[in-house]
Amino acid sequence: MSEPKPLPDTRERILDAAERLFMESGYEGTSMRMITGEAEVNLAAVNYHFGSKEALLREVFRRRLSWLNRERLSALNELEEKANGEPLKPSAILEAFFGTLLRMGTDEALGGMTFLRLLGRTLTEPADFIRAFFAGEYAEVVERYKRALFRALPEVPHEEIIWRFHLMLGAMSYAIAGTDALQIVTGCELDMNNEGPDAARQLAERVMPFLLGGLRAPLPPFQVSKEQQSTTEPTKAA
Amino acid sequence: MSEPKPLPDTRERILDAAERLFMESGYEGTSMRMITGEAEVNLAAVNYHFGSKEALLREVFRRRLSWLNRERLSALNELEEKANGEPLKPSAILEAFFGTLLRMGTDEALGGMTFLRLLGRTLTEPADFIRAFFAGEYAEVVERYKRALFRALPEVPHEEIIWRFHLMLGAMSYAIAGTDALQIVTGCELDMNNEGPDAARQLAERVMPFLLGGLRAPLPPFQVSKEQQSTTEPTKAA
DNA sequence: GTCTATATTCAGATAGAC
DNA sequence: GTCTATCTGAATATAGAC
Repeated sequence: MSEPKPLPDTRERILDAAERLFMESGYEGTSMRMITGEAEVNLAAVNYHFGSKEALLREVFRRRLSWLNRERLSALNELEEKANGEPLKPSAILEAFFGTLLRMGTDEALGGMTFLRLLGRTLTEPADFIRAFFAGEYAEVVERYKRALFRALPEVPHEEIIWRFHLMLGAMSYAIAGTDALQIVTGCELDMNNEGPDAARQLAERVMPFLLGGLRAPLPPFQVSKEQQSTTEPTKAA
Repeated sequence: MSEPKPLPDTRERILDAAERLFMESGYEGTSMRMITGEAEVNLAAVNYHFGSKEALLREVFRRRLSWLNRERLSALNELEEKANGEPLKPSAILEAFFGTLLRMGTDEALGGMTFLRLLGRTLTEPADFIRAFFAGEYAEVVERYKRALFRALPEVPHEEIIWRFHLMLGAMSYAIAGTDALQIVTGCELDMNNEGPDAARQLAERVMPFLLGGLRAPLPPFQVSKEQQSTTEPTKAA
């Protein structure tokens, strides 16, 4: 992590190969032999460098998520400093949270679209250790953004905001994971045949308006507590 | 399939156990021995009745999806008959497509929440044969609903509609799959600790407004072709 | 750090008696 | 249709030479 090695050494090659193969075949569907074969290293090297397949998966994500978490927190900090104690605009919060994520897709040094898709897919892996790992990795950042959304949408019940946060995460995950998965289901190719940075930019332009529209949708009628809420007027929010 | 057996026989017990275990642990994470153990049948029974583990998975889904496909088509047919050639309202289309799905969650005979969650999770499984299977199962219904959405939103480019269809599927999949998965990520329990029909009803009330809000969100500016589109006014649609 | 060789476990599938 | 017993292959992991 802090050693001054400049070369694409064994350790790094294993991480790169694992990242790509976990993305393509999932955790259970990828064997150590596939990984060491693609990385052109010896089978025993994985256990020597990482200890186990589980630990390898964790390291694949830690390598990328440490940057993402740091960046998401600093983007939010910056917004809040500029706001001088005022609530933030929901669109700015989404831009900070999801825009930061999508920027990873445009930068190969941060994992590019490969990592973006891996992340989208792995969030639905049922293995217990994976869910526990993500819970720990996401906890702080999600808590901060949740609080920002509570303040930004004071008239919306907290539970509803959490639900919509879930739904936005789900839509985004599918968008980034599904470049071929869901396109098969819907039988359409769209225009995302490219792997590079363009894919991530198109993604942002397509997805962000959808998320914002969902977040600001009118509340279901049974939710209204104090005053009657119109069902055609979105909850006001910039 | 058409034999008049009234009993919960071996075949059915296997399907029920596989449905629950595939939901809980995923396809690769579930072994035949786990399935036959839970179903309390002999290990060899699976291959006798279904031929292979892959064929078992397909049968688990065919048992439920044949109903879902039929129901979705007839709901759409009914709407179009009543509309007399006029375009449908987007909300009615979503209600037919996703409402039909969510109704499965309220009826244990149709699989209940167990099948709903299984479906949400399996759509992201990377195995090739699973993706190919879903492509075939969904093709006709998705094509029909896509056309209905094209007619319902004539001013929106087809490509954009397909994208938003994707995003709605993604959000819905997470919503139904994530009763414990994503709740761990966000660290919130919500109120979906119940397994029964109530969960599906709550789901509908929470998710449908979100989906509709996303579907009708303003188009990204670069999309506008003929006249300038306001960025704060949703594309008009009932 | 890297390799060969291997230990151990568990997977899906099947043969053949009943 | 159901069972026992087993085949065959592949998985993760490790011991120990270099």
